[in-house]
Amino acid sequence: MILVEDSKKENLKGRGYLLRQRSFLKLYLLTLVEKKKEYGLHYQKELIDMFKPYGYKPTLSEIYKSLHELSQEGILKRSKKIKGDPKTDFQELVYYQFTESGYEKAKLYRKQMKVELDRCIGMLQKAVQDNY
Amino acid sequence: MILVEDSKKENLKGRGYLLRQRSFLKLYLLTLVEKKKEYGLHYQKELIDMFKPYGYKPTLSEIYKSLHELSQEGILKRSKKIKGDPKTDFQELVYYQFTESGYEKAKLYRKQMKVELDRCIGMLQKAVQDNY
DNA sequence: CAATGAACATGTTGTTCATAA
DNA sequence: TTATGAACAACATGTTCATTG
Repeated sequence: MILVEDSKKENLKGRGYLLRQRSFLKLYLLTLVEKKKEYGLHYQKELIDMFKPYGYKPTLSEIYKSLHELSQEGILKRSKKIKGDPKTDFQELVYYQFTESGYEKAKLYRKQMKVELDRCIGMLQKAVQDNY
Repeated sequence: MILVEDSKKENLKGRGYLLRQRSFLKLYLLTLVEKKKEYGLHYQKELIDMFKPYGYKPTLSEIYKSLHELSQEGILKRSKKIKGDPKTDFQELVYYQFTESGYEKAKLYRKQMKVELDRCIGMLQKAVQDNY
């Protein structure tokens, strides 16, 4: 019980400095999966595109690890399917979607992440005020 | 030449995600040293106090490493002195202050850090917009 | 005990490799 | 080549230890 609580806090806050990349990606992936059931590589391309103005290019490995974590936490579930026309294309991809209980869990995660995001924005804005 | 440029960019941006803690601390330490010549442990206490509302507690080891880096980069210089009354107190502390060329270098560093801070704030605000 | 700094250990992220279709 | 995932390497940060006065 206590361990679960602690690990969750750790997951979000880390060491008290800024948000870890993994948490950041998990938040985005929840939103993207909710919007459209897709597969790992697709989400990476989408995210790189979204963050082009910021020069942030999440690696494929981080995307996969994030999706795997969300699956292990019972928020997302996987389903393997063929991408295009099954007659010409045989590549089996791993699509992600919410589990039944996933929505509730995701809602909680989002809520906690909002607090974290606000905290981080606050810290960075403070840094601008303090140093400029 | 190229190596210097590269290492500086790396120093600031890291991997394209958020600002590394070390860079964040170095920026603050430049400001604190400029305000008052002090020693490592003092700066740690000061920073922990400043960030109390955000729950961020930089470790002593990170403070020292940051100060050492700023010294190696020729921005700060060290001077050993006794803290209180030399008759009763013999603890030798390491105080930091700017070198002659340090001000110019610091100005450049700050300038680059401002860009980085704005980028990070932008990314986090985008995350709020995109996910909430 | 306060202060410094190095050594060591862990955590986090990135790169490379193996496999499959 | 696209896609997945594991193994491995590198980097960033935190904890512990030694030393000094």
